[in-house]
Amino acid sequence: MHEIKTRFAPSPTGFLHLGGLRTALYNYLFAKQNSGEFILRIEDTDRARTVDGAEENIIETLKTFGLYFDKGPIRQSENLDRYRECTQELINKGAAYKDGDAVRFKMIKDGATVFEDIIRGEIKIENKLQEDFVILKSDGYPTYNLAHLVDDHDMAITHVIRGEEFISSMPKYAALHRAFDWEIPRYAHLPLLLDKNRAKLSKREGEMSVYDFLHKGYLKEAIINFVALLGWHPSKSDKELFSLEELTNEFRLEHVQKSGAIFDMTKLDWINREYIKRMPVETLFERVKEYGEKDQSFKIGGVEFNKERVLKILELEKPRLTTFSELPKIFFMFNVEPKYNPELLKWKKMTNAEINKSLEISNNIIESIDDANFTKEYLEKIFLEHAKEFKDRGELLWPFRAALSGKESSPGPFEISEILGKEESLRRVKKAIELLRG
RNA sequence: GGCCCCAUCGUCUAAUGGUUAGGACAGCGCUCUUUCAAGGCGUAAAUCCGGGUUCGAUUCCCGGUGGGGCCGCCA
Repeated sequence: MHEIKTRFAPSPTGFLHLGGLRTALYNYLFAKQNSGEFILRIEDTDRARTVDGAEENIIETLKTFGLYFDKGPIRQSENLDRYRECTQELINKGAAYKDGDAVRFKMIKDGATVFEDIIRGEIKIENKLQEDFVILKSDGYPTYNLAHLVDDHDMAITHVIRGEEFISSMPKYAALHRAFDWEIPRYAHLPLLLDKNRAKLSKREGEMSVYDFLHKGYLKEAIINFVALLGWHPSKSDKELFSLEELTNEFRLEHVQKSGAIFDMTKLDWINREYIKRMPVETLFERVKEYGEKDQSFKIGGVEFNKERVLKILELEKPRLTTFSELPKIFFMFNVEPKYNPELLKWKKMTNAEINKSLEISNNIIESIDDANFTKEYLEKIFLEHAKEFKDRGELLWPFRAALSGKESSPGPFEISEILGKEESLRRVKKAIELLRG
């Protein structure tokens, strides 16, 4: 039995998008779980549509996700002689003919093409529907129809896993294989990824590239996990979180869904949150640092954070963090004295006098604690003791928290206070008292 | 228009002749609580329609309908 070989063969006409990543992933998984080979081939035969930087982006993105290819990148533009040779062979055999400066393949219109798709089963298409098609363009470059097939043959690709938009062209590929007298590979046509309007995702209409998702602060683990689930799910399990390694073991090409999938951003958000929650803060810190170095907005506020402080903030914000792009705002809160409407300081129906008294008490408590004891545990202990003097804890704690954060919602006051430190906490409480006096 | 593919909660999906049609996200409610999250508990929500086949259809067949794809010297 020969080794299984798959390939991912994008055209460098734009940055890699989610659909492409999924195709690459499925090809990778299928090859790896069968101890086979995964090849990257760049189909750059359309000179007009080739985009600068696209190839680099595709390669970099695959590597980011750990989808290492065993061979490649192999560029079709560097293999032109071979396509011309094959074209000539077909002309010699009478299977192709010149049409101006181009060459067309002569489609045999009899009968039907029947093939067994790994995902969809038997598919039958009448050959008479196909026209003679161009295999070599007038600029001397081959078309996709010829080039991909020649390469798949030369590279001994055993399984072609690609989008379903190629199904209707299968008679062309079957006829070409017959003309060359080549063995036809196995095919698996993947369902399309749809946008919210149920239309095929296209990179043309400003569709988000994988790079954009990374840039928005989604974790690569979450993205790949999410994309894997768009069209596949284990049949006897409710498991939803998979590492690449687990996917390699559990993925089944035959179980891939036949219908197109619309991707739901809120599910991606959830997966990302799950990964953040499970990540040790030390790791999270490293990842945030890596991300922050690429994102200028992290510099807002201009304060150098020491590791210990950032670690505390991350620990605190983990449960409510969806993507890293939210971090600058969060850091900003700890960084810069907040501006807010004094109304914010009001808990339920407190009067200004009551709020003022509450803040004065907070002020005094903080002053009474020395730097060495300025921890959230100790703060909580002392504050809760004083809170007993109020008819509702909130009367002490809400104004305090609002003064510290300047926000409607935030983590608890003790945690914030510990991170801010005694001096800054005091400053913010005093500021609130002033603000209240108007 | 022709051909091809597809059809389970709003979304991603499980169940391949026998289940109260399962899970997850989102929604909603309750709980916890100093706010927002997180957590816990709970709730609503689907087999596109019509015919067959069968003792029995989400599942098999046929026909509709709906959605998508292809019909390029794009891939």
